[in-house]
Amino acid sequence: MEKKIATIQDVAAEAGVSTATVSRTLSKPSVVAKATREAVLAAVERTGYRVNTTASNLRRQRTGSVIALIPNLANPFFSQILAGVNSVLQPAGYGLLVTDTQAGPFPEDRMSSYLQSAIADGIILFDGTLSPAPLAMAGRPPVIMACEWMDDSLPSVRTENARGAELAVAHLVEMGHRRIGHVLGPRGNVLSEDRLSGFCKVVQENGLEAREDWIFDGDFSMDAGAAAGEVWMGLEDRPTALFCASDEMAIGFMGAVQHKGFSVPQDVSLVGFDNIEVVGHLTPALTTIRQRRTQVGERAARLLLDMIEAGTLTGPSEVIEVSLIRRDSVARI
Amino acid sequence: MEKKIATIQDVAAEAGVSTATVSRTLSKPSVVAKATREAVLAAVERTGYRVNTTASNLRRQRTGSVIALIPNLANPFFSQILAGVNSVLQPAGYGLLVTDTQAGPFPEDRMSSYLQSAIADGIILFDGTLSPAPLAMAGRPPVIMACEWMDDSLPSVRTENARGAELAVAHLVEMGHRRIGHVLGPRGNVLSEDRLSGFCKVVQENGLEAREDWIFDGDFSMDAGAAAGEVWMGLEDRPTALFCASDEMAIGFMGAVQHKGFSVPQDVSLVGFDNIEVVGHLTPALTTIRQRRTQVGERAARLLLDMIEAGTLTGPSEVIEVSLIRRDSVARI
DNA sequence: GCTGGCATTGTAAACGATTACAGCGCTACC
DNA sequence: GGTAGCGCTGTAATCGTTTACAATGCCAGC
Repeated sequence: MEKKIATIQDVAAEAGVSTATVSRTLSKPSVVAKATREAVLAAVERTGYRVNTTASNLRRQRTGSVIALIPNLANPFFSQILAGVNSVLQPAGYGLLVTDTQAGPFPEDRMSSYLQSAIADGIILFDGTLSPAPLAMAGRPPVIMACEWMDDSLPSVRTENARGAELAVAHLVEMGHRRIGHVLGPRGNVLSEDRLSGFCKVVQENGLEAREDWIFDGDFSMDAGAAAGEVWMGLEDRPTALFCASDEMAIGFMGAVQHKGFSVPQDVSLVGFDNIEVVGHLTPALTTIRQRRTQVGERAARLLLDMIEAGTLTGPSEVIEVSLIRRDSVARI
Repeated sequence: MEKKIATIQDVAAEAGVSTATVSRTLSKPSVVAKATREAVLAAVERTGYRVNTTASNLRRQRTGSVIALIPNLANPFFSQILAGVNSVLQPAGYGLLVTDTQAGPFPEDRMSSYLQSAIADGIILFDGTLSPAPLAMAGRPPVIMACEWMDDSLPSVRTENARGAELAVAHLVEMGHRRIGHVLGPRGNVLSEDRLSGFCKVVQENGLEAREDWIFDGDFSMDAGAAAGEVWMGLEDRPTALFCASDEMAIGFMGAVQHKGFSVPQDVSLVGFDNIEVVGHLTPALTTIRQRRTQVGERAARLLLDMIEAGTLTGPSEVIEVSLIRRDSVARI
């Protein structure tokens, strides 16, 4: 019954060497003599010793973890990104801390405490609504933004949002649509703005009518999509096609109008954004813009690790490509 | 430019007191005189001091975080649970570490290293496939299982899986179905087994035919559901209703048969399990068993914190209720 | 005036690892 | 034989806190 956890002292005593030698055996085996090394390893085995990460981190002035600040943990959108992040962090020996920036009372306060208390060696920020000031100022652990970004003061990984929107709308045009509407993401969100600008660009380029009442409010959620569907059904003069700023909204929209007897794509064509897994299984399968979420996570983690290892507070940004996935939610007219 | 981060020493010097007094001011303000307290707080303010969590943790023999071991981070199923976990941990001052037990080469090895290296004060285990041995043995940080569990050696939070299945099948029976099939979760998974047993129980109780070829293999994924759909379509003699062990499989199944021109629920009725958000927006909206994932996370975190604070290695288990959500994917016959 | 006790603060030893530096024994070379 | 250099190991300082214990000053009570 070895209830007590062994420390490096115990191992040293057991092996008849100093703690320095034990430590070296574990971190730089090459510098210790073969015989000693084996003795130490045997002692480690016998005592069941594991290095105490906290102590090690304190001495080495690091924490061995990276924290991801996520606006809403419950949103499945992020789980895939996190998987990407984790797949890079894990082999590199870093832990992944996650937290919800919106949950709890004082998001801004907690933010700044994350920044300064050396709780993590780096930060991946998925929330563009947090004010950048404390981030840039603090400058302690390196920070990288992913998905959303607010200015150029921080390195970021992002997807080609405007271009995705352009691809989506261009596809609708190509299929013969001239009356095209848009379901917006949340106002003020950079993603929304970019997608909107891409939408507007193609609408203008093709000399299409840009009608106020064909732009529907939204917030990326399914419920918002459903609400937009209701509004659409109430319209006198309806667009024949819609570009939804997120797949979730497209799902909500489609559900709402189908439940009332409308048919997609005969009555209305839809294009989404994200290519979340489920949309391929809908009826009709949703045409959408693929955004490689796993890759976003991987690249963000990679770039952050580079910064951490180089000891710099800034680094390169990266843009992830998007592409159009044609399925069955767009009719040719 | 105060690039250097202030330590407690700096604050002590600045305030003209000892480090002990600074520490006390921050943790037990009541024991220090008002004047000193104010002086210290002013010094803290001026220096921008934040306590170094690593050092504090080392001294206090804790880590201030809890780790969640998740079989597949990319699975959105867990994001909602994590949100629940986080909502309890955050106010309690604990951080949430997450890791993917399946990613990377040696899951079992990494597991045991998590256990012993004092990386977290507690562990929430979402993966029932990891062998329980090292867990029970190590006994260092308390462990709680959530969702899946393997034996009674560890406390757990779980949902009424068998009962959920019973509700689902009973509902189908009530709607007049006598030819009922089942799409299985992964073999060997406790959740699958439990749901299967619930299915069998109700089938027997009602004297229904239990046909081998009406039991379809699966693994909870949409693709598996789609595959089951293909098999179902290939059958000579088809069941009129199916209980799917997960919503995702129900979605996949529904998509596959609808794409081939079958109609749900006219040609086949479906009941899922989980009540993930999207299923209410499908056409038809999916009848399913609600499993309160946020609550599972909350309760698991709560119970774990209790164990951590009590310093015990074991504690009570808990079962979360399920309920039937009637929607439109079951036809009356 | 002395003593006991209280309130407050300081001293210093932990916590468990890492690592610069010094020391030791050998070999090799001149 | 002396010394330079190498390979290996030990000593001890250090990371930044927390906290048991001791010390101090002050007041009340006798």
